[in-house]
Amino acid sequence: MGNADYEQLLRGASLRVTRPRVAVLGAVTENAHADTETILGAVRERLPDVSHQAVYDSLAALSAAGIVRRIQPSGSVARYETRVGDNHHHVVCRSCGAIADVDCAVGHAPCLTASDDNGFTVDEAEVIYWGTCADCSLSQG
Amino acid sequence: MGNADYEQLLRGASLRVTRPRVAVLGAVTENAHADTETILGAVRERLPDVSHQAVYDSLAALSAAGIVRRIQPSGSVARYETRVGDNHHHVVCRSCGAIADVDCAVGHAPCLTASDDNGFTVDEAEVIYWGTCADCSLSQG
DNA sequence: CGCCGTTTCTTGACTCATTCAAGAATTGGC
DNA sequence: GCCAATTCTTGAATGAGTCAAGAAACGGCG
Repeated sequence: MGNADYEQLLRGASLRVTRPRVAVLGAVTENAHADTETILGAVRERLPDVSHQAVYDSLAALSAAGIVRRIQPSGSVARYETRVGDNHHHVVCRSCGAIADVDCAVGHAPCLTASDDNGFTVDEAEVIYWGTCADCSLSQG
Repeated sequence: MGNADYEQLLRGASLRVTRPRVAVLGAVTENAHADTETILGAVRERLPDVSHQAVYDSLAALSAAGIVRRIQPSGSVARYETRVGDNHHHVVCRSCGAIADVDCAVGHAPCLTASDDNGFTVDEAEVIYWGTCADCSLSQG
């Protein structure tokens, strides 16, 4: 994806096209599941003088617009990805915190259908699988 | 549940029985989904001079032993509950952060079966439903 | 093309849940 | 009861994230 595509995405969401936002979108695209600090570093390769606040603001704006997804497993800082709207889930390593994507094996899982529960109106189901990644499995025997 | 039951639980998990731990276990049992500050308050009704550190330590020990479960939806502080091992899930209100339990409608959902993915060995699936609680639905129209 | 109101960015201070550390007190096996 | 190991108290530190005020950039409009 080039910057033109990112600009398109922003305009399509009625967001102003600013250099920090384009850079953040690029950084998140190229660093799936990266935390804010990593994204900040990647953004500064494109735009050396952005403030961390601009990155936080951009991530919040992009999240609110549904262009990026914010994920935050227990015990982890916030992480972001651009793969949205395809109902995929995540596996998280208990040992090192690594995250990988998992496509939902079943097209639509019965358990995940939006419904009313306890008076709540549910609009999204988020699934996190907890386990151990290959590297940690090996190093721990 | 009385303190004797809590002590039993602790001994059963090979944990030392200390007054802070018994009080924390009682506080978590009576305050499902409470955050640490609420738990600290509830613990101090039983044991006025506990340090916050003792509560953190106890919660960590109880979590590690599987007696309490720590949950932490994005944007929320850590919360705890004693209902463990029955594969229930949570609905979280996007507006006010309220949490309620949801029993898995389907006995065992196909999508949630532990398996190997991306080299990960999965041992648990955690589901969080996001939506709006009844109160917030009303007050927001 | 240049102006203007609005949104966004910069700078810098601040919050607060959680963690760390050192020494004192408890626990439970003997 | 006594002792070693664990846990608790006290108090300071960490660090992701937020807040606030003023400067700059965006983009619609004439």
